[in-house]
Amino acid sequence: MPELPEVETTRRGIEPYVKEQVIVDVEVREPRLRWRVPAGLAQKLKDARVLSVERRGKYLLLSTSSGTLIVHLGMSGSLRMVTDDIAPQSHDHVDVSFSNGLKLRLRDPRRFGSVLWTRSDPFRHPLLASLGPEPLSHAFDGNWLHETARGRRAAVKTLIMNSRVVAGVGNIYASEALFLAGINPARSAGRISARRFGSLADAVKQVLEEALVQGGTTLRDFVNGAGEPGYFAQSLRVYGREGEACIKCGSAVRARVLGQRASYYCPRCQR
DNA sequence: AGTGCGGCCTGTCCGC
DNA sequence: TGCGGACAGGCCGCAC
Repeated sequence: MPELPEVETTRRGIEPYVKEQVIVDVEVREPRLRWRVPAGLAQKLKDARVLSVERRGKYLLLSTSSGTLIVHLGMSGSLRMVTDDIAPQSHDHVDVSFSNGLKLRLRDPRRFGSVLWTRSDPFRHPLLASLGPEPLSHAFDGNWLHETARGRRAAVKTLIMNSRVVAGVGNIYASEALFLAGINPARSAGRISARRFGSLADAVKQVLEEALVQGGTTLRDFVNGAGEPGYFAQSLRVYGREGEACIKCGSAVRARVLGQRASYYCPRCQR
């Protein structure tokens, strides 16, 4: 499911309901996620107060007075606030119950998501420590991309989907940003000028910010903390539009697989 | 070091 | 209507 805008939409949606709340219970119905959910979470988190709800790349960090819960939504995960009387359905794997009577419920049919736990600095957790800059931060710009791409022959789309290069750009927004920047997704990363990388960095930021305003993209599973879909799907310029007319030039949008992922582009506008 | 794959899962859709 | 296969918003871990 979720790329950065969806994760951030989720973060914003749940924060008001969980921040400052005290955890009264954690129920794990299915621990077999991407990594096994650590045992004894209820004991670890009982009576802990939620201090903050942050995001790093596509990871959500619930920092508490006892430690930090690190949540990743994988391909099909969603988090929502539910009241006590809403019975869990299949694929509702984890509930975190708060003293205000609400529960934070993780649903993840494909179970590519994860729920991790650390008592130390979550940003130094092995899975987070090597993440590249946040795409919406000043650290991410054309110069960073240009330097990172030096000597690399891999496709530029693969490069910007590499979380060590930039954190949180997934398959949809990579295609969208490359379209905006006019760069062919298969172009070798090391053969792109600094100037064009400047356009690409700007395009990444623009696309992510637009999607954020719309509450993210719902293709299938994604819902925000209140169970509502995002509306950016209707604004997608090339993703999923194979054979349709390019919105700029009218050429047929093409699809091809790069790095095992479907990629959409206009063969005329993107070189 | 960088690159390209296999694999982890379930659900859905398409063609036969 | 049933069935096999492809595909889906992520990304680690491994072989080369």
